[in-house]
Amino acid sequence: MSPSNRSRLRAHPASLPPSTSSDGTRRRILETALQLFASRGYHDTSIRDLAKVLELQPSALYAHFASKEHVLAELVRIGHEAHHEALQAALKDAEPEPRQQVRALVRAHTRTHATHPQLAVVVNEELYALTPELAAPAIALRDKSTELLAEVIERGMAQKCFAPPHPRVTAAAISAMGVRLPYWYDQGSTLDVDTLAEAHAELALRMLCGDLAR
Amino acid sequence: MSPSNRSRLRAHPASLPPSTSSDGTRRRILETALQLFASRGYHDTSIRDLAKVLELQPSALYAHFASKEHVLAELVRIGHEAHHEALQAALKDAEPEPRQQVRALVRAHTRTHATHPQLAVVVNEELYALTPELAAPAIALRDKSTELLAEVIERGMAQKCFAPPHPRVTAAAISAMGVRLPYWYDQGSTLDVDTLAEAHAELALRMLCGDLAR
DNA sequence: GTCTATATATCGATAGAC
DNA sequence: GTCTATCGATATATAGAC
Repeated sequence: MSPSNRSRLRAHPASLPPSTSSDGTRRRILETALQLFASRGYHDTSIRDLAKVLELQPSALYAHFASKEHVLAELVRIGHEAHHEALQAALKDAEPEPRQQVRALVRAHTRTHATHPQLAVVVNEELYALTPELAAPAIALRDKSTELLAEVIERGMAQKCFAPPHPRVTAAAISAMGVRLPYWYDQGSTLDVDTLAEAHAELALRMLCGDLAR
Repeated sequence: MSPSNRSRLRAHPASLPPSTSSDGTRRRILETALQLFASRGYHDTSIRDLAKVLELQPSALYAHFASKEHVLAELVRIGHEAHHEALQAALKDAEPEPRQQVRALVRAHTRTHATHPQLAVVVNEELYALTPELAAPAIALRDKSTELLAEVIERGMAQKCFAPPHPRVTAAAISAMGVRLPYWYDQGSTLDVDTLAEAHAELALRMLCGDLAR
């Protein structure tokens, strides 16, 4: 571990999404790894660091995961699945009208990143540390999530309710609002998650609709 | 170095900003470190990896930098200074009217991230790897750059030409468009930097002005 | 300023007892 | 499933010749 005491994230207890099925020691390993990988990075966190926080011997971890990389892979899988399922559920519950669908997608995207910032950071910054084989399922899910937004934008443009300056650039800008959240947003501040999600939804619609009446 | 062949960035020759004063072997070290730190990460790049690409012995690097961390610190310094100077120059050349100032800031922010994607990634993802002492100057510059945008937004709101849903959230959203660029934008694609910068400027104004006439 | 050689520490992972 | 003990590889950095 490096001598730096700086952390990548404002420290919070690391939380896995409710859908996470692991329990017992396996779950403790995932939660602790999430905390350490988010704050120090995967390559700067050793098996010994993990074991020390868990009050286990390093060798005990290998009864639960085949390797350090497999711990990261599981976190990456959990994060991508929770995110994608949140987007799908939001779309399903929203009215079919494009503006309502964008609102629903952006709110879900923002809520995911605001309520699980450590998982968001690990998923986004450490994916490249996985071998292509272990990263592939996550990349596939990511592409599907990207496509959900792209399709809604296209439909809105066809219906003349969206007129973004550049569809792909605008989609990236909408996604970026959420992805950057963990680096500045402080849970428990005066700005609550609902207000934040609503502000992002409004910003997304301003980007897409521009001068068009809303 | 990890067994993964994945890279964090679409590979391009790493370029330092024109202002970089180093030359000779010192500059070659910085350019090579920039390439490796951006694609593999600081903690996954060893002194031996660096030396191998440079066709030098590992010990030769210590005639130019006191440590691996000092190489990163110099890259982080270069990146933050180039970025901040670009923002200041843009503001200086722009008309004082808030909308024109935002246009100028966003264009400069986007151009910096689009033309030096490796430097942007290293500056943003590896700053935490520095000891607080070495990171402090960069953090101070970052705060000043953030303040440049915040001030223009405040002035625009006072003049009733900006009405963002939430000033701090909107400033973060505007910044995020640029910061996320290196992860998807491909230099040399059909989307040129000027078009991209203009699209981002337009998106920023849509976020800030909303229904107000432009 | 680059080399050869190496000091010293830590890494991920395994063997085998219980 | 956790322990003790350790293997073999690799890490950053230094010493001293040229």
